[in-house]
Amino acid sequence: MLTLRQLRYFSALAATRHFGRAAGLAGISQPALSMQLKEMEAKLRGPLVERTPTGATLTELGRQVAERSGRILSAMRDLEELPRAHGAVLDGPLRLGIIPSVAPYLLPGLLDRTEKRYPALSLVVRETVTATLVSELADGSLDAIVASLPLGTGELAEAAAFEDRFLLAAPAGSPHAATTPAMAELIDADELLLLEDGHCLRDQALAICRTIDPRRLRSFGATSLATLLQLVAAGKGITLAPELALAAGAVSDKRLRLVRFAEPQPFRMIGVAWRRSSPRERDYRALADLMTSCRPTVGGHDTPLEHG
Amino acid sequence: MLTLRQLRYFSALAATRHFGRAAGLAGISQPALSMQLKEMEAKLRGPLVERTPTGATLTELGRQVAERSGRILSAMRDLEELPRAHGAVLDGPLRLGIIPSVAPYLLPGLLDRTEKRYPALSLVVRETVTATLVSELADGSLDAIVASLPLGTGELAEAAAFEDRFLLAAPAGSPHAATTPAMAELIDADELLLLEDGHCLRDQALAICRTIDPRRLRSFGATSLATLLQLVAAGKGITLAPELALAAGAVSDKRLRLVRFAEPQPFRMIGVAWRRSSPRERDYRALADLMTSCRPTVGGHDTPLEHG
DNA sequence: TAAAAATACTCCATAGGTATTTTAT
DNA sequence: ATAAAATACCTATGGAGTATTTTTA
Repeated sequence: MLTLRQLRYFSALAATRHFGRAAGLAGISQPALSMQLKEMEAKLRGPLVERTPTGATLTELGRQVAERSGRILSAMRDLEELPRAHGAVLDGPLRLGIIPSVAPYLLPGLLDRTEKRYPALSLVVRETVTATLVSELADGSLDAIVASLPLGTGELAEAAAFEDRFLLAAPAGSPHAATTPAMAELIDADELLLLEDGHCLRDQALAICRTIDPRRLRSFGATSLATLLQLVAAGKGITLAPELALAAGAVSDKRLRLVRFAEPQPFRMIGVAWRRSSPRERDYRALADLMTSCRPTVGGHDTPLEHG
Repeated sequence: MLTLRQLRYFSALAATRHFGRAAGLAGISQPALSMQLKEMEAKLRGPLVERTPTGATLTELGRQVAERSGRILSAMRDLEELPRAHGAVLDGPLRLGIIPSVAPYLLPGLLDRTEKRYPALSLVVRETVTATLVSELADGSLDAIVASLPLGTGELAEAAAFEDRFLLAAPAGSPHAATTPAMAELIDADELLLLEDGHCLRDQALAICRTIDPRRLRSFGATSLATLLQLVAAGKGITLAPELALAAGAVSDKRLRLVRFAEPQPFRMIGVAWRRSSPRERDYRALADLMTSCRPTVGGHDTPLEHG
């Protein structure tokens, strides 16, 4: 049978694509790694890597084996973490990933509360787009992630924390600023400003503006919501912004108008996701609860909201 | 780190609840197993079994570890099966589980077709209720199962094969036999006959008869659909029967009337499910396709259907 | 007192290390 | 000519077996 040792070495090789460096990463000598890989290839009846003079590249079989190896090793680490589940809630280190359109607005409040209520918790936070977070979660580099749900992969367990409504952000002078409630059908492809590709916010905005042909969009893609709102304030276009970002008080620009949509207001569901094999479900649910209670809000949920 | 060897031995112990027999199952001596278990308990910082003079019983931690161990070992076996995925479709041994309300009606046709189209396939079939099938699938005793979807567990991947509509089966003389289309609201708790607990058909029938209080049901629970229909024919009550079972021609009893419901007709989705980690997705989807094409049907789907 | 599990002790298979050769550009 | 990976060979760790002791109902 294949051994865990072989999986670990191969994971290192898949990461480095170099026998020598992989051996170093695994803490063994290069020949030892070569031998184990050779056995693995014999058992799997096919080459996992193509040997080149500069290192190695994965074969198709190799890619599949690498993916599965990662999952199995994660499940193994999760199994070893089981004793922790019998201890206190939110105790010890927890590596949390957060999407960029949530992190800056949610994190301050979240850190405040965790420090107060769970002083034993030591959060390590990483911020990137959903796709990266999901793969880092799968390979065990992260314990949990905060993102827009559902993630579409049945591999992960999820706990919803709160609905984050979208508002239309338009320059004070524009016709959009005067139309209440906002209407998605009135938005034109050439005035809509969006985050760059890969940000879920971009896809969500496009889903709301069903009438817009994505190919007709202006090529500009901002890297942060703050940038996007600055551009809107400067009269360069309009955008859909989540309430979460607006409530943080970051926006007090007189040149900006925020208009609610009619009920049912479009929203995204923000929550926590984790590997099903992780034994810390209790922790992640506690985290989601904490997020529910510390979400910054703009007045009442139904209050018409206008600046200036 | 925990080793696969330890997981295997512990799985054997969890299955047998006896050190000696577990050792036999694992093909090693009893002391060898004791030693490995001891190390495991040290690494997991807690006892996995309670030692009794007659053997061993799992602790709570032990149960959780056993479940995870099973999954990891399954994933490992699936990884080793990867080379097969690069071979022909539906080739080699395949252990298939089927629910009792489908097996007798679908299997004959399915076996015919697989023998013709995939002669290299060697099917081993097992018939039980969904819950058992799902756990046997999880621990690797089965490769795939045929059941009513969705299964509610995100752990499994699924492929739908066909809709199986429900019809009302009533004795020829009863008022129900004369009411077309059938109406779920007219069904009384004390006349409804159902399969015993554990059969998904029972739950599905109850879901359709929303107005019925399950506590008011007659305590009788049949073990097979054939029995149930015999009872109905004998005037002992009525039931909801899936079209699949009726189309097989098993029912030609003059005393039985089958009445369709109004559109949208209630139905259950029959399909195939498998461990996401299994590399034979192609096979399972081919199987689902085959099922779609070999489902026995009663005339046209919309034909009002009446016997006698 | 009997059945079950733990301990003691020995052996060997296998993974790992170092030194060296082969390979490919 | 050089960097990378494979091979050769030796060593040692740890898992397994047999024999025996301890435990508890």
